Amino acid sequence: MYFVSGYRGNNALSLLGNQGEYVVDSQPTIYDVAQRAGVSIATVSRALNSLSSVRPATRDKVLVAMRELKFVPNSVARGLSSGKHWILGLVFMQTAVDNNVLAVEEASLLYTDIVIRGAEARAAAHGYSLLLCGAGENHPAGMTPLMNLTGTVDGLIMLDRVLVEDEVADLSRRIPVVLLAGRGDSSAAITVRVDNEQAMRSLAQHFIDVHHVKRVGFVSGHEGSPDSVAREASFRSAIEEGGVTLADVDILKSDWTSAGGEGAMRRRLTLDAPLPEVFACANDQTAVGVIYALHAAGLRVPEDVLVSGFDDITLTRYFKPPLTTIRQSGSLLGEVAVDALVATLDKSELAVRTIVLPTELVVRESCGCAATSESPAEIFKMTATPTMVVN
Amino acid sequence: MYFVSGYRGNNALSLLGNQGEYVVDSQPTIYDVAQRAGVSIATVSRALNSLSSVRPATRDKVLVAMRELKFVPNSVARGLSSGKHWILGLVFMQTAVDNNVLAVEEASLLYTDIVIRGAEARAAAHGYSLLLCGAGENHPAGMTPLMNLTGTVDGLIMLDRVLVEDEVADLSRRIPVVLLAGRGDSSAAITVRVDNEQAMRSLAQHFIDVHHVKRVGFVSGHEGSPDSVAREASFRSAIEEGGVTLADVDILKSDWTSAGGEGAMRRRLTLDAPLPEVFACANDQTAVGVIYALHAAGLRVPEDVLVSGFDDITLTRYFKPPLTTIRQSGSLLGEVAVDALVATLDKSELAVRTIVLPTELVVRESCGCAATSESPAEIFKMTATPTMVVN
DNA sequence: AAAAGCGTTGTAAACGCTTACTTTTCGAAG
DNA sequence: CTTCGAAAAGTAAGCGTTTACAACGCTTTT
Repeated sequence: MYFVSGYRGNNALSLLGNQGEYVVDSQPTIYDVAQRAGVSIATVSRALNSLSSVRPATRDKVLVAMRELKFVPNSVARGLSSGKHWILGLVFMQTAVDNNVLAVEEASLLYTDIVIRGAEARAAAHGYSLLLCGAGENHPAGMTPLMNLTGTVDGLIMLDRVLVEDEVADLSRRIPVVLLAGRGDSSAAITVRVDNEQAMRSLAQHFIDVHHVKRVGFVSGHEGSPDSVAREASFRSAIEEGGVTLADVDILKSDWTSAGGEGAMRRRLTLDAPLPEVFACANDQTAVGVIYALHAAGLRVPEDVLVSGFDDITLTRYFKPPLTTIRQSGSLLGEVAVDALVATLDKSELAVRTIVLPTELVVRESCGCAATSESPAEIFKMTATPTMVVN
Repeated sequence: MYFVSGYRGNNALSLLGNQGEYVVDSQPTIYDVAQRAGVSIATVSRALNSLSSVRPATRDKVLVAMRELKFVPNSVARGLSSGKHWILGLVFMQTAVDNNVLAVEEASLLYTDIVIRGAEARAAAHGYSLLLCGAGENHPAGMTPLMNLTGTVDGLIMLDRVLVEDEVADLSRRIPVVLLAGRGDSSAAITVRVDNEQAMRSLAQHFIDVHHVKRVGFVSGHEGSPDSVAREASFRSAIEEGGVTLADVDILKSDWTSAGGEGAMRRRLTLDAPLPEVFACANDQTAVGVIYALHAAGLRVPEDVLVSGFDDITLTRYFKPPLTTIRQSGSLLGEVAVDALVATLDKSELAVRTIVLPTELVVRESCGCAATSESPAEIFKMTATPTMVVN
C-alpha cells in the first residue's frame, strides 16, 4: 500500500457509546473512504465514476468502504472540479398584482406551474435538478442575480421574456439559454414557444365560419407579456382578414387572472357601446372571470355572448358552460425546453434555433356549439407534432 | 505591489477585431481581477464580501477591475470554500395518476405549486434560491438522490412526507430538514402543517349545527397522503362526536383531482345505498368533480346534496354554486417553512419544533347557505395567527 | 532473461474562492 | 525623526473532487 502520509480526511466515525452504532459527525470525504479501503483517493474517485479501469476487487473494497462510511460525494466539489453541475436554472416572472395576495396566488399560476413541473420531470429524467428563480417587479431581478447563477447551473431556461434581447445575448455568451414563450425571434438563444398564430387563427375562423359573428372582442393578459401580445395580434389579423370588426372599445386589458377578467368585463359593461358577439380571452382564468361578470349582469353564455379561453386548464372543463378553448401542453413546453437545453449542453451546438409547439382548438359549449356527452375527464391527445423551425 | 509570480488567471480578455468590443472567453476569476487591480486575491475577496477592512481607494480599484472584466463570482467555488451555498432544496411528490397526462397536470397541482411559489419568494427574500426535486412513484426517488443534495443545498424542505421517519432522521443528521404537511409528530425535524383538525371540526359543526345533517360522506385525496388521512380522521371524529353517521359506503377514495372526484361519485351513484346529505371533499378540485357527477345524475347542489371542498383555490369561487370550503394559505405554508429553515440555519437551533397554521371556514352556497353579494375577487384575510407549538 | 506493453493505481496539480496567519504600511505619539 | 500599534494587504493553506501524468507490476514478446 502506497498510502503513507498526507491524510486529511475527517476521521468521521465516532463510536456511540455502548449502543455500538456508528454516527457520522461531519460528511466523510473520499480521503476517509480511501483510507478505509486502503487505496488512494484517485482510485476512490474512479470507482465512483467508473470512467477508467479499476480492478473489480479494488472497486468492491472501495464500495464497501463507502457504504460503511455512508459516504455521499460532494456535488459542489465535483462541480468545481469538473465544471459540470447537473443543475438547470429556470427563471420565471413573479408578478404581484396590486399587492393582492390571492391574486398573486392565481396570477400566471397554473400554466407557469405546469411548465415548471414538466421541466422538472424532464430534467430529472436527464439527471439534472431544477433551480427555481423568480424574477419580477417585487423581486430584485434583472441581470445580476442571473449572472450569479452562471457558476451554479449548466444552463438556463427563461420564461416569458424576463430580459431584453441585449441582456439575453450577454447571458448566453456565458451559459446556454433557452427562451420560453418569447416572440420567437431571438438570435441569441434557442426559443421554444407555442403556435399562438395558428391557435388564434383557427379560433377566429371558427367564430366566423361556424358562428357567423360580425363583431368580436378580446381580453388580454398581463400587459407586455409576449404571449398576450402575440395572441392579440394574431387574433386581430385573422379577424380582420375575415372582414370582421375588432373595435378598440372591445379590447379589454386584464392580467391573466379571473379577477382581472371579471373586473375588465364589469368596466366594459358600464360603457354605452353595444357588446360584440364574442370575447376571446387570453387564457382560461380570464374567461372564467369574464363569464362570471356577464352572468352577474344577467347575460347568458353562450346565448347572449360567446366566450373562449386559452390553455385548456383542467378545471374549466367542469364549468358551466364548459369552456371552448385552445389546448396547449404546458408540460410539453417545459419538457421540450429542457430537452433543447440538454442537447445544447451535450453537443454544445444545436441546429434548431426555434421550436414551435402545436395547439388545438377544443370546441365546447361556451362558444355556442352543442354540448357533447363526453366526460370532462376524457383525455385528448395532441394530434399535431411539434414543428421544428430552423433559424 | 506584491504581485510577482504564481498568477493563474484566465487572461480572459481578447480584443474582438476592429469592432473594439471585449468578449469574455471564459469566466474571469479573482486572479484576473487581482492582477488588473494590482492587488492580491485576498483583497479582491474582501472587497467583494466587505467582511474585513479594505481601504476605500483599494476597494474602488477592485470594483473597477471587476466591472471592466465583467467578473461574476463563482458561487460553487464560494460554496466549497465557505460551506454555505445559499440554496434551499424543496422536495415534493410527483404523483402520476394512471399515466393520465392531464391528470398529472392537475394532480396535486395548484396547491403544491402555491406552496412552491411561496417558498421561492420567501427564499429569495432571504437571499436563497430554491432547488426543486420531484420525488414519487415515477421518479427514481428515495434516499440517495436526496443525500446527493446534501453537498449542494443548505437545507431541505419536504412536502407531503416523501420519506419515512427513519429516513428523515438519517437525513436530518446531515442537513437541516423542515417537514411540510406531515402528521406533525416527527422528532427528527421541524414540522410545519395546517390545522386540519380545527378545520374539519368547524366544517362538521357547521353541517350539524346549521344544516342539521344526520348522515355525511367524505371524499379522500390520494391514498396515504398525510393531509388526506388527517382530514378524514378529524372529520370522522368530529362528526361522530356530534352523533352523526359516517358510513363506510360514503367514504369515497379519490386522488386530489377533479377527474378522481367525478369518478368516485359516479361509482357511488351506482350503489343502492341512499346518499348522505353532504359530501365533504379533501380538496376543492375533488369537490368540483363530485358536483359535476351529481349534476350529471340530475341531482342539484345544494338542494339535493351539500358539498364542501378544502383549500379555497381561486377558481372555484367562480363556480356555480360557489364552493363552501376551508381556506388555508399555501403560500404562507411555504413561507413559514422557509423562515423556519433559515432560522435553523442561522441559529443552528430552533426552539419551536412544530408550527401549525390556522385555517378558516369559508361559507358559500354549495353547503346550502345563502348567496352573498360579494364579488369572488374580494380579498379575505386570515383572521387567526399561526400557532407555534413547542415540541 | 531483459524489454516492451498494458492495465492499475498513486501523486499531485488544478478548480475558484475564503480565511487564518503573517507582513507591510501608515499615521500618531513620543 | 524614531517608535509603536492598529489597519490594510499579502501569503498560503484549505474546501472535496477530477484528472493528467507518473510509477508500478505483471504479462507477453523476442
